[in-house]
Amino acid sequence: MGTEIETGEALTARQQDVLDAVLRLLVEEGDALTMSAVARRANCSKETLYKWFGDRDGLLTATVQWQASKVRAGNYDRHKLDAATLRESLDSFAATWLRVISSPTSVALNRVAVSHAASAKDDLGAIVLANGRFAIGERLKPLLEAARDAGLLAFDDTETAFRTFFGLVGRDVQIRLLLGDRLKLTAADITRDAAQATQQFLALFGASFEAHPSDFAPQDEGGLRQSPSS
Amino acid sequence: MGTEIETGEALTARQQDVLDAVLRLLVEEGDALTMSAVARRANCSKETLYKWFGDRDGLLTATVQWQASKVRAGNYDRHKLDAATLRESLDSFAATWLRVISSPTSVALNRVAVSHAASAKDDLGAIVLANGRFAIGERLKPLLEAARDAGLLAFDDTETAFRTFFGLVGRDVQIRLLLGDRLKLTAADITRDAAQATQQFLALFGASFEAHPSDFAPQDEGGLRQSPSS
DNA sequence: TTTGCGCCGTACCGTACGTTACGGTTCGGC
DNA sequence: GCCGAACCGTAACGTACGGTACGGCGCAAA
Repeated sequence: MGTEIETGEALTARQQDVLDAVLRLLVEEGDALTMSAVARRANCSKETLYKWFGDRDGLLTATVQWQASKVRAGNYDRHKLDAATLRESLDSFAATWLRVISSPTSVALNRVAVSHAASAKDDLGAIVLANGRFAIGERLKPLLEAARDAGLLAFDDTETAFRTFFGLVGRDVQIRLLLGDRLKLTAADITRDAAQATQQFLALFGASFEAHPSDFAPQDEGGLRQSPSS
Repeated sequence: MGTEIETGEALTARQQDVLDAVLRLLVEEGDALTMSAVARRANCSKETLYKWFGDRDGLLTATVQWQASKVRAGNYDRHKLDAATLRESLDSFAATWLRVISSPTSVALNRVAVSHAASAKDDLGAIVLANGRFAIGERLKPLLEAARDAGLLAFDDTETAFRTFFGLVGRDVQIRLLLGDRLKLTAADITRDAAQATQQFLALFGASFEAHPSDFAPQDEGGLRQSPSS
């Protein structure tokens, strides 16, 4: 208690340096991270760590939030929405997301959060979820709904549509990386996979829509709209 | 070294009881599991644990393998393959997989494996991957290829087609559960989601194919076949 | 009945690490 | 130059846990 960093309180540059050191250590050593190692790497004393962040959990929580605050990407809800910009936005979204989840930093942080989710002493898992899966959901949904309003997409439940997109983009990438599979996504892989996921999503939810006319056949009346949850 | 349980060596009933106790403790307490707690729960001595399993990692490895050996489900590569049986098989596959990944046991084991994947001292992650993601891939691929040979599906790369199916089925379920999200899949949810994933997969990869004629419009020449890589 | 083996329960050891305490140093304000 | 605050580096403490040693007990074989 008495942690100085609670919710978005400004971090000094020095504190940010410390958290960056934690991130680097986390990538290198995983959850085996010790307070001594942090102090050594960050050239600070353990006393300072405890004064600033309370305890080990506080340090990890601050680190997760610090990284989350760096990841915020732009929003995609523009007004002039046609088939091309929709595809482009989805594609960009997918590529950004793939880059995030395949980054060593994301893998390390997700591993720590998963580890801590077992014994629910802190809410690292909730923080990671809120800034990852749910954050992109909230940022993508306006785009999906705008596209539906514009007659470009057809679906009943936005959440369900988003989850499908999420699955098409992520597939097995995140679980494989978390479990230590040597899977390296090159920039070309990400570009290709993002385009493919977008393509597939449009094939499933696109409504009378031709973007690259030769790429896929339009699907009349997008018959895949599912009922929300009966 | 000297671990008695290496690769599928027969476990005595007593040893299986011990591993089941480990599983239960893992579900309850996560990776915070101690050897003393295992001994207490299993009514055995720590000395016995070390004699049988070598060390803590050996115990966890044996537990993961023991659970994996219990999960083996039937194969789905039948010969008489028509649209209805294909859909049925995919649907069954999807439902089985959803049941597995949403089970507390799977969540607990995956958490442990993810934790250990950070510091690669053992290969729990590899074992879980081999018995999870890759095992179902190898079991599903024959079905997919048989369906392609029968003209029911159209795709170039089996692996890519499978990964799409994997994504459509799992979506965000596994990562949310691993991160501690309170997400409960009822039997009805699983049935519905599996059917939806199958439906979507067939819409993407089905070739001139009508299963439920009113459910979705056939897609001529399945234009979504992607090139393997570049 | 005796012998020996395997296992239980428990006490014990060594270590690693979270946490605290403290002396020494830098630095801004006066 | 002096003071106090903040901070560094390190030593020290307490604890939790992996791993080991040992006494006792049940049991199968002789």
